[in-house]
Amino acid sequence: MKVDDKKRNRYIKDLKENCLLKDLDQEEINILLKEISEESWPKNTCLIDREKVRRRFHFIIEGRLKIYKLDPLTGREFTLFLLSRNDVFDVLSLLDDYEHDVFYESLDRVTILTVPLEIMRKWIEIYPVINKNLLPYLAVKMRQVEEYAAGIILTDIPTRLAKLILSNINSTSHKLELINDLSDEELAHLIGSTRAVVNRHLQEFKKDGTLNVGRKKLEIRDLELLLRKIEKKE
Amino acid sequence: MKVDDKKRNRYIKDLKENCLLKDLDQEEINILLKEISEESWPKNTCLIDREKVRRRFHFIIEGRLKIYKLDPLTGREFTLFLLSRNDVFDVLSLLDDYEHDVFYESLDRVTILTVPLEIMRKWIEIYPVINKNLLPYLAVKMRQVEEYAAGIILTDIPTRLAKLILSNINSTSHKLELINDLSDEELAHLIGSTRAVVNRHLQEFKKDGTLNVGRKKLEIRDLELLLRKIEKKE
DNA sequence: CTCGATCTGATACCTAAGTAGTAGGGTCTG
DNA sequence: CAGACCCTACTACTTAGGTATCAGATCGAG
Repeated sequence: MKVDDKKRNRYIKDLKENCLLKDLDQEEINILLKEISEESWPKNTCLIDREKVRRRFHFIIEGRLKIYKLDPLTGREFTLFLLSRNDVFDVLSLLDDYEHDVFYESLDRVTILTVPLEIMRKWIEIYPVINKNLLPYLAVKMRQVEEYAAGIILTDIPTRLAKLILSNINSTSHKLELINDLSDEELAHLIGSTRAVVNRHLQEFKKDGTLNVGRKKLEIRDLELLLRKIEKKE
Repeated sequence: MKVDDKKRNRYIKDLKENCLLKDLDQEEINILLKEISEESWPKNTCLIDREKVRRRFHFIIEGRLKIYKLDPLTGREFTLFLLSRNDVFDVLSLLDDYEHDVFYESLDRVTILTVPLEIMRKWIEIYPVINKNLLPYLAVKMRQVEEYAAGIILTDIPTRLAKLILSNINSTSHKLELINDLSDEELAHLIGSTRAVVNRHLQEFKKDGTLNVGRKKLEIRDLELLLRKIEKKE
């Protein structure tokens, strides 16, 4: 087996798992593959090159990438989406031609498969399965942002922090994942707060035995306690 | 012309203007009309009957309707979308089968045309034009919620209030519309704040000559001033 | 016209969260 | 292993926004 064939098989596997493409059959995937190319970005790279995001559509194969808003005045930042394997971006660029006023930054080394936007749009028309996946995908994202906004207004920071942690527990391993190795700052961005405040509350969670907190290391120590923190607010 | 024909023609006109159906031709509209029925809700009616919203899809013909989140504990409320003529709801019910955790309430007497959800979903498949309108429509809503969340985190209340007002100026008449007759409470819900706080800032806007404020009456007095309020924060 | 409901305008108070600053580990790199 | 840099932990301070309450308007139903 040639190296190229090996790669090709990896790509096929990757695409078949992707949230939008998963229901395509082998034949169709093969066709798509012709237009797709691989790309990698190093850790903590900010994609200032907006053009690239506007003109191509990306499937994430590996690594985490955040989509965030930035207040140019205060420099304050907050994360809208934390994307990882099998996710895509930027879905908004598929839907219309207006600018999406956000930034993109890799949190790990990120590997993606990428295709020209126009082609992806055409695929959606040609293969109804993609459109069928697209709609519920949009629903998920929509709900997510709605909950986000609701949380900010209705919920205090300790609760939001607890919810963030709870929603990132792997259902099989019961371990914290995806956010367990982030700095306090990144955690803050995920709940719309600031480094200092998040740390303040993490200290409390640590003191009362809910969490183990280390340098870029979060661990749940007492799940019951954590659950109680959000329940008593509900 | 019979009364029924008159109504029928009104419906046709209504549907042809609707954000999702606008690009259908006469023939197609006629087909759709067979499945559609009219309904009216009085002012300030809360649609607690979630079933109805989950099983039918609605086109707004007249009146304003808000989609809002509610914190059952504090009773605090905040408006996600303020819908009016030519808008639809609930678009999320089209996309998947999960519950949409929101409430609906009419702000005026609201008239809608309504169709079973299943049929609307089928139409989207049958008439590609609808799907073509649906995607950019979703983009608009998505951006709106994203901006909403961003605003809450990054922007103080006077600025959000000013932005709310600015974004509701009719482009031709230059008059405030859609929110000009709301109570302070409803305004508060629209920016994720509370009655008292909104009033506090409205008083200032009034004092410095930006607005005329009356009982359920908002008027812009000095547009320049209003603009400056959001610019200096940007 | 009157009564009750609703909305406004104003006061005073409280608190969570943002800000600033600082000291001390850790980690990485040359 | 030295220095730079990044993270964390903690303290002290400020403040915008939420809460509570009340009195006076305004409205509308009967």
